[in-house]
Amino acid sequence: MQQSPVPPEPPIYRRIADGLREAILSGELRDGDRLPGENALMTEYGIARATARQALSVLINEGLAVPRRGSGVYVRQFRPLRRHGSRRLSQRRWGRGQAIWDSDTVGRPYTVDEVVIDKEAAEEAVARVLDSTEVWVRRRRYSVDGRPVQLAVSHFPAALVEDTPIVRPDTGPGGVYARLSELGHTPAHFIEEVRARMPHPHETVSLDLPPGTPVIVVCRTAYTAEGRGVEVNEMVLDAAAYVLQYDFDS
Amino acid sequence: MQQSPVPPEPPIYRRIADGLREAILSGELRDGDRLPGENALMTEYGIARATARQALSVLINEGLAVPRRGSGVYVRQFRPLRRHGSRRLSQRRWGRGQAIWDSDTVGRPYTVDEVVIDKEAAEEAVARVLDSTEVWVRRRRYSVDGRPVQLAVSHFPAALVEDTPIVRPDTGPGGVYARLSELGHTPAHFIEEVRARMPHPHETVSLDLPPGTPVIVVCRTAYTAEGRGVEVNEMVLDAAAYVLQYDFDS
DNA sequence: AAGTGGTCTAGACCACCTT
DNA sequence: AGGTGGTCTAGACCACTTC
Repeated sequence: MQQSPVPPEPPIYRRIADGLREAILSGELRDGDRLPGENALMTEYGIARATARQALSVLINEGLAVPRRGSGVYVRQFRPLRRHGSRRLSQRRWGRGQAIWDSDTVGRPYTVDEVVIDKEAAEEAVARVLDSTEVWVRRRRYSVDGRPVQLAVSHFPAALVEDTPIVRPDTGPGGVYARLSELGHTPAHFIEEVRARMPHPHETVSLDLPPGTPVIVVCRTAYTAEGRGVEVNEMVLDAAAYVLQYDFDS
Repeated sequence: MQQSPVPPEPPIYRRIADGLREAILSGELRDGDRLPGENALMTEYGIARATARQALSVLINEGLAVPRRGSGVYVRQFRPLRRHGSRRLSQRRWGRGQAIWDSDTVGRPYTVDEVVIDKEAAEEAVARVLDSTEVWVRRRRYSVDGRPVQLAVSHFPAALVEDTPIVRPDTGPGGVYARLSELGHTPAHFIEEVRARMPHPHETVSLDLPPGTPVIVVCRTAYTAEGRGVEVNEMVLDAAAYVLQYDFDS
């Protein structure tokens, strides 16, 4: 027999979290607003400290709130940058205001640091695509408004870029794609693979991610018109800092 | 004066979590393997139960482990489906094996359920793009191998689709795009906006997401050749179930 | 100095799964 | 029946922020 489903009461910490989430999503609590703290929840609901913490940890792990030591727990905002994938493809603008989601202006100035360049043995998948067991690797970090937003690791076939500006910190005007062009290997086709996951510890540190923030991982492979793979670039983005946009025709 | 940075010992629960994560990422612990449970950690490290739980909760919130009541905590696997964005654009295949990341075969059979169709007032951004304050909305859920992987909500300008198969559960062969074509509004241009975040509670339930799993949100807008917006489709994907792929030329 | 979140202990009762 | 994770209490000490 199917038992008449008696809806079990959610545990206290969950009901509290639900209430606070509702307040956040409905806009009752806004951007930098302060949530009731542990002590407030303890007295208001007559619960132990650990239970109040558990309720707040739900919202923190959902990325809706950020704890600040010695101060309180605050509502987190979402105001992303816009990253264009296949933009050049469609210079025309379709429709009126085609973007659905809010985002900050494109083309904000960014800075690059933590540049590290190495010659390494290629991972299997990279070796396959670049048709080279040895690769030069460029690692760097991008920041906008002093806030780190992206880690990037580019791989090039070693034989292709040896003794070129591509293996030096400053790649010159136009960047690595301009240099590849001068070498007779103009990137013509791109594949971007996109996934999302929770960050690894070094990413949490390097991107200064609060708990509950996923990362978007974009793996971009560049091919010449002849179909030769010339770059594999893996980017790790703060998911709270980005909206990706891809434009294409049917 | 800058104090010589004495690296503070991480708390116990963090060191334990780090060790387990290392074992998982290095492959020492594999797909469905069982992690040491709360009792095991308590005796091994001589800690209280809450501390052992805290260590495990780190991995669970990172999406690396899944708890099973009455059984144990297990390593979680990542074996995604591949979703193609601008595939048709480039029928040609560049290079040898162009995919970097592992993924299951494309074109796996899927099922659709929880279909709900409604006429609603459009949200502001949707109304702007579709140039209509009233919209017909198709909600549904996609599953692969009986596992829910995607929620989708499509919006159409009300006047455009009134009394057509688009507002009925079965849209017929070719789906809504074929029907739009027959109405003289063939989708020709697409914009996809992609972001990632932690799931809302109803998404957690509907997609049966374990803790620590982000969702990928894809908002796809379809335009006719004349630049008229004819569909806004917001998809919420289990991030552990998908890799998105976009192909394009420079 | 007072308040806040961060870590940790030592218990308790419960629901669930495995054996 | 015994082990597992899920929830909760009632304390404790600490580091940090704000006043």
